Amino acid sequence: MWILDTSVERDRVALWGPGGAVERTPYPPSFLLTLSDPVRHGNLLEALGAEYGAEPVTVRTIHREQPGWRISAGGDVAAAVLRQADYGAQCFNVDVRRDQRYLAEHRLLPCTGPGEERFSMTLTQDLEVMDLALDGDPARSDRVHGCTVTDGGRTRRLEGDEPTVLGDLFGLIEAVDPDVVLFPNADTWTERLVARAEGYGLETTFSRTGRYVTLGSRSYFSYGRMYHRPKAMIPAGRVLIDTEESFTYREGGLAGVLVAARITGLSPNRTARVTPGTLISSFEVYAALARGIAVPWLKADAERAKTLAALKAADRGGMMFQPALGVYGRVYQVDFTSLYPSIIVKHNLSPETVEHPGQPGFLAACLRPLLEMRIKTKAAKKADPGVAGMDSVLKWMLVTCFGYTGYRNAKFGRVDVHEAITRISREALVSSKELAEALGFEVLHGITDCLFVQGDPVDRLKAAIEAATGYLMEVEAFDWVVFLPQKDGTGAYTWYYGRLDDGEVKVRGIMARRGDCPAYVQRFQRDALALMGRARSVAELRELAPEVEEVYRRYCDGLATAPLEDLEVSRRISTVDYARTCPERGAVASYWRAGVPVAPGMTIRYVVRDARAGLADCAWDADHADRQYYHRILAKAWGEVAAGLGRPVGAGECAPPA
DNA sequence: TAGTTACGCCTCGGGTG
DNA sequence: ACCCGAGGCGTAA
Repeated sequence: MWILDTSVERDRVALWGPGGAVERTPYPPSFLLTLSDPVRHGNLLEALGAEYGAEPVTVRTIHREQPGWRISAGGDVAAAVLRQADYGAQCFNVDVRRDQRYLAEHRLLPCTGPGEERFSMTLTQDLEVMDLALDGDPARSDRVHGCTVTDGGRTRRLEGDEPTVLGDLFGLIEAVDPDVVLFPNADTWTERLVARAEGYGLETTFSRTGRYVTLGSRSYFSYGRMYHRPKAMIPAGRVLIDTEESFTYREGGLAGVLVAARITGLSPNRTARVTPGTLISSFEVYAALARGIAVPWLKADAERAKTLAALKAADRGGMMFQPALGVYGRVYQVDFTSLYPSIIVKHNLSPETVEHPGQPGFLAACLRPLLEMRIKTKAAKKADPGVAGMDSVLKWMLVTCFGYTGYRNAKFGRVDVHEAITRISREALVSSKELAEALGFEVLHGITDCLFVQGDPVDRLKAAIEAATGYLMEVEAFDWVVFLPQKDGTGAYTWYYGRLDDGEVKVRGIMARRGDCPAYVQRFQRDALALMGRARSVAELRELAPEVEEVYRRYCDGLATAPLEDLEVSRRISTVDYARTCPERGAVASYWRAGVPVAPGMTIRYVVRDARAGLADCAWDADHADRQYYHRILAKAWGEVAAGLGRPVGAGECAPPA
């Protein structure tokens, strides 16, 4: 059966096919246990055996094989065992999704048909897909009065009072019986729709069983930053994707979600609701389970004791060369392709090979096919745009897999591996720079895995670096590129833009790239850069200066009457309890007044009413804007543009609105 | 259920002159 | 009036 969805129902795992076909198999929870001193813990073992069943087995980890037991119980018992054994015990396969484990142990994969491989990029199964959009703002709890439903090329409007619309909608879903529902803000809406429907005596039909698994909303802190995951209700048997919130969907579309589910072994419903970090982690977990390797729980070897000084000295990040600021004609950017994962594979890096370099490394072995698949999708997407989504998801998984090796809770991570990767990458970048200079190229800039160079022929440089390092490269050619200055007047590491030889203007770091930049300012900068993109040389760029300046003047004049929705700022907040006056504080207060709950890590949308006083209104209630505040942002965006026109600082400046 | 480091800007508000 | 640390948030890779 082509597996569309998987779910766990008490002691069973359910596998769902398209059209609602379902197979249920008993698969009660169990975990593996090893004891450092079985004699000392004889009583514990006896009690476990009597209560749940303890079957002697060999437990294989990436490090070793050792005798252990399979305990037929769940995570609560595992936690109790660890407490009682005074941490002389180790448990495995505890926090692994039971449906994923079932699939791995039976060599099954979601979204995969007969003859299709785990790393195949084709999707053969036809799925019934429904697009659903509800009228109104999900953040507010207004009644639902209408929605638009599209399926099989047919679009319908459902309208009326709430019971009518919901009754029609759930009836329609039942009648059409789609395999996939694409629904913007689904996870915000669903909880409320389920509650309302219940009040009207209606059955919700998102789930093919009528039941949902609820993921609670959470705020969590990770390395200096708050994150927030909204509450979600996951249906069974049908894939419901929140097209607004889902990272995997936004990056990869439906094809990206389905292929990511295939290679991670997670159900598409989960795949659509997790971060790329969880995707790569799940990918590794599936690979381990499929090889019969036990997945550690509460692992102890992530970080060996180290002095702070030693940590500081060893755990450095990527290499950066500070760029010479200014405008340059004919520049090549040469990038290593998936450098960090390539290093892992080439150097056989893995937690267990740090001490035993000779043996095959688990991490390297399980990443190799993923890396090979990425090389294929990257090549294929040019001819087949349908592959672009898959390629994007793979790219993110590979980017994230490096960070994951240094993550303290990673199942197959280890700080030494993290350090080895960054050390090798720094060596690769430095030696590439030296090689480029030896070949007569001028190196303008370098960041982690890429160099900006001037000189010719670049193909010769590419071939030389590839031969010397063993890592593949890609080249982009800029007709001109601008490295922007930072406050102190030196070159900024991560702010640049330029025109590629295909006419596209590539932009990094500047206002137009920032998620918190108001649409009005973003549009100004994009308009200006699009205009500059017509220039094929630095000289032509200079000639465009008056025209570009005119664009800025137009946007300055227009600011006084710009619609408020174009002035919306959207930012992720780290707290709801601010120590200082700032717009975020005002925005949180206005959300509170509107009765919309906010939590740390959430992204909020607001219009600044009075920056100095720290006043801001939630986006949908705003009726006034601090135009001077927005002028400052616009002027900053202009400064970035003007730097590319060779304008002196402050040139072409417009007066702020009164 | 949870990737990392390097690096920057803007603003507030207390300290100093 | 000015300096400067800290708070808060963002980007690139």
